[in-house]
Amino acid sequence: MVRPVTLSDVAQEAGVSLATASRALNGSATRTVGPELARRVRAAAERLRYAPDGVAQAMARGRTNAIGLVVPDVSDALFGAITAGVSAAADEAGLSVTLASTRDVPRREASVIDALARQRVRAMVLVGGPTGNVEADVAAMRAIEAYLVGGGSAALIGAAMPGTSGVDIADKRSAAQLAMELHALGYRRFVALAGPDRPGRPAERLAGFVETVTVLGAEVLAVQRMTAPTREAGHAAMAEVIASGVLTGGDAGRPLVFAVTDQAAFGALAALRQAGIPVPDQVALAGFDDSPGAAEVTPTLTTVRLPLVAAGAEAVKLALAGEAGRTVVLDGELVLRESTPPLAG
Amino acid sequence: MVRPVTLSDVAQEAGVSLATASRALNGSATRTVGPELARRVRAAAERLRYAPDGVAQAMARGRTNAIGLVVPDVSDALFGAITAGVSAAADEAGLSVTLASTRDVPRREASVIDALARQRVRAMVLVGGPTGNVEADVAAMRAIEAYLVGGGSAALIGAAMPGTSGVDIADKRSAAQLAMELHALGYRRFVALAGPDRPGRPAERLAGFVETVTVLGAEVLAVQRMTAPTREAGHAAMAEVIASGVLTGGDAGRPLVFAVTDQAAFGALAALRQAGIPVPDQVALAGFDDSPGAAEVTPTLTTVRLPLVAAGAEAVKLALAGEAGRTVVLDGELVLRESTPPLAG
DNA sequence: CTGAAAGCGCTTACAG
DNA sequence: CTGAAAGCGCTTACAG
Repeated sequence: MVRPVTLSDVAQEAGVSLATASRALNGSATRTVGPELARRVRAAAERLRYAPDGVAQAMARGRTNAIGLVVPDVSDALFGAITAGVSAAADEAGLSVTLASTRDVPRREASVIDALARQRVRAMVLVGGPTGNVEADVAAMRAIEAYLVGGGSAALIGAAMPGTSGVDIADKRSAAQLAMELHALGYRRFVALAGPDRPGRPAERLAGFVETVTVLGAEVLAVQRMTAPTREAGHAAMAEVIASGVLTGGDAGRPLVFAVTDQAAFGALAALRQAGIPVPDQVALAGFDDSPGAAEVTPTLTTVRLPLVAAGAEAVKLALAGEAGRTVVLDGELVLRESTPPLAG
Repeated sequence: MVRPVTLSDVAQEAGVSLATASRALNGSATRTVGPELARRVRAAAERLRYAPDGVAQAMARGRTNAIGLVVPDVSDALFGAITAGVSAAADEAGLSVTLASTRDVPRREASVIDALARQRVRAMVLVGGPTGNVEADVAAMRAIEAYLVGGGSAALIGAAMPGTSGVDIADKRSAAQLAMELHALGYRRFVALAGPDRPGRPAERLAGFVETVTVLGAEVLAVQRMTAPTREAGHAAMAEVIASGVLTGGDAGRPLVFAVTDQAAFGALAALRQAGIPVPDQVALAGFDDSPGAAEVTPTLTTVRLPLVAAGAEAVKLALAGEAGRTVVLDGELVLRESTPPLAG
């Protein structure tokens, strides 16, 4: 444990002033250093293995090179992908990322934002909209506002707020695209496994899918609500649909079940299997999210991949640009797999 | 955008000196402030909405409150779980985490470590051992050493290095445990889908499994090498095993295929299905990792869950403790699922 | 218990 | 082009 070498050491070693050493090493737009001195300084720095102190630089410059990222849970695959995008964009911009996880505790959100603000991060990327806990959400909004007022800038992913920009994923349009594609594959009879009847991504997906299917003149056999878009609920919902008999009634071609999340689709798949209904031979199945596992189940699951990495990267750019009020909307990407084979014409 | 309020503002507002304001707000072990003044300072801080500048504090104190985390790829589920553990442990200790991803580029490792060192992170947690790129690995080692010499402390996950502590996962022992459990379930004939013949986790798992099975007096029908422990290689390896006929020869009970990774097991499952061999009715199957998807496939996959979150948390503690030369070894956790039902008898 | 002052390691107007 | 000096916002010996 030795005393780290400072810029003063370098200046002394090179026989120049502190100012010249600083300018030679870390540049300056306005000032330039004579080639001979510059060379001497660089040589001295090399000899001494000088590395600038980032904290001191931040202090002197009045700004850090960090961007703050707030996620509800890093270990979730969705947020992991977003984090990857943020990380890539950040270090392309020469910035580091300070990660803060609320660990799905709404009350932590405001304090986490405050902490990032105190650390003077240059910009913030916030993932995940309102938690539903009004008190916590208001506190979070206040914290963001305080940060913005203090000169910070923020971008939100999957939410919106005045004074910020954001990126969002086009759930509805992507679901509509999925519906069109499935129609083109020959499917004409659909069942939807829907989320609870309230606003949110699942609702958007349902709307995009059902509206499109209807416009195309296909038939919606049933819309079965789930209490939550989980595997268990998907299983239960599918079981109810099977029991209702709507799947077996028709003669107008193979029905297709659209679940608003892959998790629900996994549950539905299990229910179908337990009922002895072969997928996709008798009933086809599609999900949404491209969760890990969608490529592993049998049959592999047709779904919509969310452009999460791109969303993270885009959010960094928006936050850095600092202009408020812009929202970038990204489309999902269709992933056609075995669970929805083309129907013979 | 207003000028942020500083401690001087608070001191002035409270009518005390800078020093007193500092001591009243951010405490001091040695100094104590009169209750009346302390109250006045706190009131002033509240009124002005003062929040200390973290950068300035770090500068003055000579150390930051950040811990640096280096991972090969944040979006990978394994590293996501580790990151979650690190994050939780960090903010339990009142520290923030600065995330750096090498994005699987070996050459980036050293530069990422240097960057973290320049930012004066208090401790570093490094995930992932040697990349195989000797030059890059040496550079990374040098960077870590430089950081340590400068007073930093680091903990490694899944690797070891003098001057650091680390946490490791007991692949071999966990695989042995898995073998014992499967034996207890009644399995006596095993096939292993092994990784390439070189040191590493897959090799440890193979060794633990095969040695235990052998000691228990069970039969190893075949050890099939894969070029890499991937889904594709697992598929190919399984196909070869099927073609070899070892699975069908016996009459001494149902064979069980152990793949050294879940990914390989997924591939094997597909190959078995294509060959018309029902799993688990005719052949049982087990993997390792508890990858996302292991709970989604049919049948759900028996595997070993890695204590990744715990590993991340443990690493933070080790790094903070600062004593070098300790390695904490964590066992995996058996996850018995449908692919390995107990055998009657 | 309280305060004036130095200092953390840089950057950057301000003068030469 | 180069340098002496102030300043970034705190903390903390050092004196009262």
